[in-house]
Amino acid sequence: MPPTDTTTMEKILDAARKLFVQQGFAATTTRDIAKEAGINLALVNYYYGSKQNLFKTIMVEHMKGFMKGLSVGINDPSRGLEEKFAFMADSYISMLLVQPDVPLFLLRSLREEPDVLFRDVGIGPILTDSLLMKEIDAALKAQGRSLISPLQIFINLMGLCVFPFIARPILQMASGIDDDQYTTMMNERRSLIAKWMMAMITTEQR
Amino acid sequence: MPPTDTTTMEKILDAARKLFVQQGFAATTTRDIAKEAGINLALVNYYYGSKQNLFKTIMVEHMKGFMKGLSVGINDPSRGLEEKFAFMADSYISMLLVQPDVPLFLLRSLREEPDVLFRDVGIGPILTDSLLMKEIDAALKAQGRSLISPLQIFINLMGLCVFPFIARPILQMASGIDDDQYTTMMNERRSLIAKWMMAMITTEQR
DNA sequence: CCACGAATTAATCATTTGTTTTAATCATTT
DNA sequence: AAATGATTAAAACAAATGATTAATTCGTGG
Repeated sequence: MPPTDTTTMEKILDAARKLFVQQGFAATTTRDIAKEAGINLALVNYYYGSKQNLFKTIMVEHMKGFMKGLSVGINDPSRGLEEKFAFMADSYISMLLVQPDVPLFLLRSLREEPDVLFRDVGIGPILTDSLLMKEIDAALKAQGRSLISPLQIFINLMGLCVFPFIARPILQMASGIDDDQYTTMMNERRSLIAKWMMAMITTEQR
Repeated sequence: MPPTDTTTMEKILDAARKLFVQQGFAATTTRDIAKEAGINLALVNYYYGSKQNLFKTIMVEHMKGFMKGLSVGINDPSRGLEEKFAFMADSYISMLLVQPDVPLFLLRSLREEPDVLFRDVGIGPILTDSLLMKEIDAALKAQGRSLISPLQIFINLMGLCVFPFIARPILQMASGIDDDQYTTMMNERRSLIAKWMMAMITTEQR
């Protein structure tokens, strides 16, 4: 890794990303960012105008990354339904093992500034017309379960992937397992989730 | 509802609960709390010592409520496995429809102050020896799936209940459905989740 | 009615924090 | 080398914030 090659703007961005994701907007001061970046305080606003604007930059960056990854997964024509589930679960878990705080950061930020999505990220109802939703719909209909919205199934997929990382502190305490065991469990989920998803879809409705 | 019958301490507590849960610790000022409670600024610290202590009070309160509800659900001997799933899902969804911000508040707070759980809330590995975990374990073994930890299944239950509320902003935007439709979906999940859980447990392992 | 303690208020303090300013330094070009 | 513009540093400012103080009001028992 190049320690000195990074420009000042990048150093600020890296520090801000780390702190904002970890602590949120209000709990992070511009002085924290400057110190973490190892640069002078004035440079934060010199390059990014304001703390608010710097935060928005980080937020949009992460949001776009998420949306991009999502749109790839849900529209991949080379995979069938179960394979899509497996691929998406594996991808998300890989990402979450490295950046476990990002989902909480995004969800928290969206409550504070929901408008950012519309203005700065190109986000519409990309889910509605996706290949994945069509395939889920078809699979449900094949089981005579057309009363269930495909969106319910998609929510389950995301929940099974993301929730264990968001709720890790509580879950780990309530179960009493250590960090290594928890990581092992998360890795097991890579392949389990797709099977669970198929089971939910194909089980009989009583 | 009695508007004036509430004591000053309760007024402060109510205001603090609302604001802390909504915005978090750092984003909430003591002046916000005083204004929301309709009382003088000095009274906040007069009754609760410090902002930090007031926050801890709210946090412990919510955490205890959660743990209490959980321990009831997972140890109910009058219900079988699927009935437990159904009851717990129904309970959580009822609570989440009224207080959708509580989970995010708890999860966020636990990252900031994980010690509070140990010191102020009686929390141990209550899950490990619970009736629910034993029943999940038995059901898995009956399917010859003893490789899967029962904790995985429990995580799924919580995720299916809580995640759609935590991630509501993103999910609603990505799908383009309105508030009423979303609430309708959440109500449908009351009964769906238990069936999904059973499907995940009883499906064949390939 | 008075006295005493609790409750409430307005004012103030000491820090913190976002932001700006002004001057100094560095790098590159002429 | 001089000049020019970009970059960095130190200091300062105004507003916000957690906390405290001192005075005032309120309620209740004697």
